[in-house]
Amino acid sequence: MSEGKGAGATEADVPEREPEYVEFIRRKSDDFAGWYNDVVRKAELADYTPVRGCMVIRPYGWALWENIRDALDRMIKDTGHSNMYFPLLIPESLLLKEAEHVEGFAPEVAWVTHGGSSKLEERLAIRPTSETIIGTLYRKWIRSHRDLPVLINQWANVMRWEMRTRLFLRTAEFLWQEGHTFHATDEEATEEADKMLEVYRILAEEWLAMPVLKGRKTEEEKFPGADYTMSIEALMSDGKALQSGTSHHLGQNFTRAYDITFTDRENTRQFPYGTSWGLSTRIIGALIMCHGDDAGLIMPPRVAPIQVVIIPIFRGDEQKPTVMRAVYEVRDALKSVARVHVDERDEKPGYKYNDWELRGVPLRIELGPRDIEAGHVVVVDRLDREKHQVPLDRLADRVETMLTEFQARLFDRALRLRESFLVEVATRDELLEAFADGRNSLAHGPWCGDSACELEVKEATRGVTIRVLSAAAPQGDCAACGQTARAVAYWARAY
RNA sequence: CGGGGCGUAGCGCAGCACGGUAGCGCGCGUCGUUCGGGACGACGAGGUCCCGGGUUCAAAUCCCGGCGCCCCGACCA
Repeated sequence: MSEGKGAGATEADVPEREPEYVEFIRRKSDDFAGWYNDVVRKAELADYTPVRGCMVIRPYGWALWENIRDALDRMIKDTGHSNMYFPLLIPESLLLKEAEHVEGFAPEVAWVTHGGSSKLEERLAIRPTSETIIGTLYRKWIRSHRDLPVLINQWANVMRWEMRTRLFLRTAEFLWQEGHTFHATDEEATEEADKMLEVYRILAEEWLAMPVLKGRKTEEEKFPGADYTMSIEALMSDGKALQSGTSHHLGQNFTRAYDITFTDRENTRQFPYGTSWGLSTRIIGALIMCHGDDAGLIMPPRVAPIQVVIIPIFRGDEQKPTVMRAVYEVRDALKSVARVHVDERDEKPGYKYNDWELRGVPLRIELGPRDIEAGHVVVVDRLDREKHQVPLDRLADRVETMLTEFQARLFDRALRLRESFLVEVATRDELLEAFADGRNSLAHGPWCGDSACELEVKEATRGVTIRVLSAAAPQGDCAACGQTARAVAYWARAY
């Protein structure tokens, strides 16, 4: 390539090896938030709309969401849950029954106050989550221990009137699934909450190639109305954590509040134990910030809308028919092993290379007269941009293998990145040092379990919180305050 | 809700201190040459200068009042 456009490099510091891509988006290292925005919009995943805090998910972004959704939906069904659908609007009186829940969600509820031109007698909340309406309905349907467990899930949109919104990460309206279950015993509910958190881990790690920390949240960070909350937390490539899925053990809090009871085998009335768990379109934000680089997105093959893009290369109209014939043959040969797309746009190849890199397509196939002559194609890897000449007769096998390996390499890369942020801390100095001068780290160390201590750290570090408690057994004293440790915590700044 | 910034062509911006023909880059359209890492030339289309009021012969520019968006905090999947 000739001069890097927009690279801003001066003669003095021209690197030995110029990047093989051209920059059309802000650099990740210069401006992470700007980079994120550019990627989302220029890769055409989503865009802003005239509606405050609400985004439009464009076809490429939607295809990604569908792949994620389908993978998760399969797992939810395979673990015995059924999908169903509840109303979008929740009467205020229903919402008010669980005190802690109301207090937690009240500030961000949007209300419907009018029907047509007449004012409603009771205003209706646009669901911020559905525990309340589901509780109300299951009160009618749960009678006996024979009705339990109830294992249901809903795919829906919800609305939370957030102060500050960001594409995918925090929008006023977002899409998610919310699972809701009722069980005869505490142990069963515990098992359910654990099981679904594990499903989220599998989705994140095995489908999205995104390593996550799994664990309990602190009292400060738990879901309003839950006995306790667990989450998976992914570390973004700027070192900040992102809560990417949550699973709550609701105890009997909601069943008591909504007066849901069943008669057990001994003919005594009991309150069932509940769980709820959710994963939203936010996970797409996680995927972008976890894997993306200066050239744009990097899609994990298992959920990539397009896994292989074919770029036909020809000079003039006389070469076109031959090349296109070869291109279609390659496409057809790959159909059974990959989601393939042929880029037939009337643009130069270089334009297309950059465009598909921005969109994060794992493998690109370049196919021109020289390749047809030689009986191979050029396969280019999005992660390292290595070009491989692959003979046509081995292409399908090779592509299949490369996609599998790509998925694994992407995970390893993300894991190494996370490890580079990991700091073991035993003392307050070490903890504060890990976040000194706005630095991002993933600090791991003993903690006393005291909310006041967590809040004090948050204050002292301008925003560092405990993301999850790890399963490790605590030893020694709290790294933050020096009291006896009762847990082991991961601290980080979070989105 | 507190602090900061910004609203001018689809996008990014200049113009505004000092009022007087609305500009630049990218993108877009047509044609030609190009085509293996974002090509080039020629011609062209595209504007309630966020909205409302005021001052003035004259407002993108000055004054008053709104609205919207972005960023940083607090809150949150």
